[in-house]
Amino acid sequence: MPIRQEKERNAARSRAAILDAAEALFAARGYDATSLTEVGAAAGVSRGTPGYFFGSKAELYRAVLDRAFGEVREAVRAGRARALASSQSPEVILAGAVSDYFDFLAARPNFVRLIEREALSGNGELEGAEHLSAGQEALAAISAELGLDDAESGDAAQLLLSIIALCWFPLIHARTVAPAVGVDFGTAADFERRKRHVVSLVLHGLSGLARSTTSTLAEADAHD
Amino acid sequence: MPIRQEKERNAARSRAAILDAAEALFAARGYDATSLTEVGAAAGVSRGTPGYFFGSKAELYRAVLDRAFGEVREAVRAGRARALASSQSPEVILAGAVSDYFDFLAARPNFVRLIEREALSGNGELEGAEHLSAGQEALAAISAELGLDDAESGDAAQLLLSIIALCWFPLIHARTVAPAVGVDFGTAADFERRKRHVVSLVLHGLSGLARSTTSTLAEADAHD
DNA sequence: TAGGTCTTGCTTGTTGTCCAGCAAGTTGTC
DNA sequence: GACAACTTGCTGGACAACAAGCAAGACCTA
Repeated sequence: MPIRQEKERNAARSRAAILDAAEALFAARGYDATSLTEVGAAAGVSRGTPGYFFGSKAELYRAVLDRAFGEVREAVRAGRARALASSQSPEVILAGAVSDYFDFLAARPNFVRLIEREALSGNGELEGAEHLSAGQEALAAISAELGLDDAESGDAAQLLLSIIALCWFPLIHARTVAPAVGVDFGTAADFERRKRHVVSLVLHGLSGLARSTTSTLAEADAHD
Repeated sequence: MPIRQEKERNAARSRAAILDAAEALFAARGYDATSLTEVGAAAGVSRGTPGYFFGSKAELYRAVLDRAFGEVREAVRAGRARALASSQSPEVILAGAVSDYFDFLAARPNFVRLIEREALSGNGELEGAEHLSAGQEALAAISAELGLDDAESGDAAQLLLSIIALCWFPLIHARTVAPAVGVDFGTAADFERRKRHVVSLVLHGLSGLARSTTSTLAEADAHD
């Protein structure tokens, strides 16, 4: 009877471990600052294994990005379905969606960091049309929910962009500009307060956007 | 009279050229991805000159950061002085300040990119107390302007953080998430529209923040 | 000519990629 | 069922490319 091996051969497990390690390292340190040696070490495999499975460092990076985007698209789709099935007022639905989006991102800081790095590097790695679908779906959902026609959907796009900006920011700058302007993000309660502020801002902006709608703002404001 | 040299020796000029080139390259590609060879080439000097003037790559980077922060602090100070000297209503002043801030950043995209990279890298390079002063000054200015006491100034900090987030976002994601949600940033007019949206959002948020104030929102909304 | 400015050659270290090889299975054959 | 042939998973050495830092020297100007 053979002694229990410390690590059994398992391609799927190794691939996933490498992908996990690479995602964490790329998000934390950036592409150039992480070596395949580090990725291998973090994944519990050797220096050469990432190359064996993914061909090259660039392809590994691409694989990390693809997986992350897949998860986000999935989440957006689920959130949209939930919103459409709901019978709440647009304000309440929007407040819930923003709140959920905020929480989703807070639980996956790697995703925001990866996109941020991509955006800064400016190589059109993200501009492949496939990656845009999550955003397009979200926009369509918001426009439909708010009952905006095509002419007004530009406003919905602006609002969506603002939502994204507001939700992303604390994840990146919790230790830089947030403390510089006197906002702490030490505890979960700090994030909760920030979330309430974002939801409130968006709802007030919404009321300014569609002035004709009867305001159920007070009700929606109490969400969360 | 000597024949005009193609390039005369001039330490101050070389230093500045290296600083400019390094700022652009660090902002565009990041610290690790830019070599001193590239910096030298972009500055019109040789490979070794950046090292001669700044000692090491790390010190050059620090110098770039210091210069950029100095400029921003200067601008915030000037904007604050202008606001304090004004006799407009708080809403109008805030709208003008947000608009000016938006324009200032749009004219210096390198600054936002550098901070963003710093924030992502997570090394506490920005946490030196000196760099925080611009944010603190801005917060004090806003709190004073809106007549908030200490208990409410937390709300002012939240609002300031939102302003920063909203103004920074288009500069970084004009080619990534903006097109993904259907917002173009091809022309100056696109930026103008975005700016109006941000100002409007902030003002509506302000009205929600201080409900007791008599609303001069319509007036302020017409700003710019 | 003295000293600051700037360049070039060199050293040392790191990184990505290629590749030969080996161990653990898997399949086929008798 | 046993043995050989073959595939797959994974390792670690070799190598070329390139980086930063240093030092020696060239060049310019005062």
